[in-house]
Amino acid sequence: MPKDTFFNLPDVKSNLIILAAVEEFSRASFTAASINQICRRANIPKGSFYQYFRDKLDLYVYIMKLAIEEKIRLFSSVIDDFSTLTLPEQVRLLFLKGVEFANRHPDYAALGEQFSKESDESAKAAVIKEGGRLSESLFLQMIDNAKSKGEIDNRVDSLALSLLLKSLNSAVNEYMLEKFGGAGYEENREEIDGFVDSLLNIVFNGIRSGKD
Amino acid sequence: MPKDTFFNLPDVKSNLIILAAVEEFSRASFTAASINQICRRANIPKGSFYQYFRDKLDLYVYIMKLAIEEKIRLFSSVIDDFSTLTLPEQVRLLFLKGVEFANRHPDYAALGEQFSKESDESAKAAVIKEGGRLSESLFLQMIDNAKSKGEIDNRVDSLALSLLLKSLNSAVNEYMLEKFGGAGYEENREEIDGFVDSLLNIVFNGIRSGKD
DNA sequence: AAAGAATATGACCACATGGTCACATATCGA
DNA sequence: TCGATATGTGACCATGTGGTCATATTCTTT
Repeated sequence: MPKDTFFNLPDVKSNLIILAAVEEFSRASFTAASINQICRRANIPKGSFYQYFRDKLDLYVYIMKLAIEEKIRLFSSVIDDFSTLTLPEQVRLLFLKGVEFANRHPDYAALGEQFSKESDESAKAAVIKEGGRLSESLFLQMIDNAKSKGEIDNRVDSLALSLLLKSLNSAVNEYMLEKFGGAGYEENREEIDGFVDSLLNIVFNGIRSGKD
Repeated sequence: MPKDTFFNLPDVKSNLIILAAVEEFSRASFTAASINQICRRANIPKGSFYQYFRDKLDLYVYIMKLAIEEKIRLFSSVIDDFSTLTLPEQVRLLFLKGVEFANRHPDYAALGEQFSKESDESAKAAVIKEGGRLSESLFLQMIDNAKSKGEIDNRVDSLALSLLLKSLNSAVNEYMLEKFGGAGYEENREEIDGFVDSLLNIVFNGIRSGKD
């Protein structure tokens, strides 16, 4: 957690620091990201930085937590409705919300993309501990829930399916980021929806217990 | 390409350098990987290193090329039989060969894993240019081929499916690496086969033109 | 106005980085 | 044996890193 000094800062200043940090941690891994760079971008001296944060990890975890909280905020409204939906509908919603998140907060999405590639184990652990797996076990829960409701075949390997959905989800995000990179979500909503649907169609048209 | 000096080295020495480099580039990104570390591990002075390689990128590209060539070597035998197989069989073979590769060359596999996370664009481009996309467009070709043979429904989005297979492939590798990490391929062959099959079962039981 | 606490600041530290270069040592052909 | 050519080698360079700290400034309280 940042020191009190940081929270006493005027919002304009602290926001600038946050922005600079988000940009830097989106650009590079935890190790490769540079405090000097962040200070330069936020227009604060190095001495001040260490007045606000204990060390690099302190800042890193804080920034990640902000992004995670934002994502949870956007997703929570959707998850409330989950109980009334079938698994394919749930997954579809999750995917689309993911795309929406990436377009509403491209900076945070890039941050998440970078985090998924992070190789500094201790930094990763610190972030996860501080609040986020979110989608880690979510898919598994959804799948088992769907099984117990008889929505999908019991013989389907839950772990395999959840792994599939997880990797697919990140693939979709990566694809969207590459194709529309930051802008054009509203304009291309139809195309995006169609793409997601065609993906899910492949996956789900074989695992329903019932036939078409 | 390494300088002549490198190729004139006795095999024991050059192999030691290669080994040290593979280890270092598996551990860290291109930027984070350290020449000093490699020299230390290979027991050669820094001056000698630059007698062998133009710079860091030169070594990086060379090491990656070695791994790619090894992978191609293992895969090429399989690809020859492709024309006689259906798409699911092809994909299954590809997945299993991938797992086999990871177990025969865990060092190279780790290298590939690291490369897929590489964020230095110019380093990435240099590697790709020097010889490898391999599986980049392979899936797309296989899919279109299967379509023209009427194996899968023409309405299936080729790009979506190839994306799915690609991300699935990396998910399998990641999962295997995590679960059996380096050893135990032969002992767990049944379990691995079963896992791959259950994944592919999910995907393919919905995209065949014919019904069960 | 004075005293005391909270902040701001940049020079500085030890260390690591990729890369160079002058010089030492082998190797080889004549 | 001598000269030339190819190799080996580590001190050195400029630059960057995360982090510290003594000092200066500002704010708050009396």
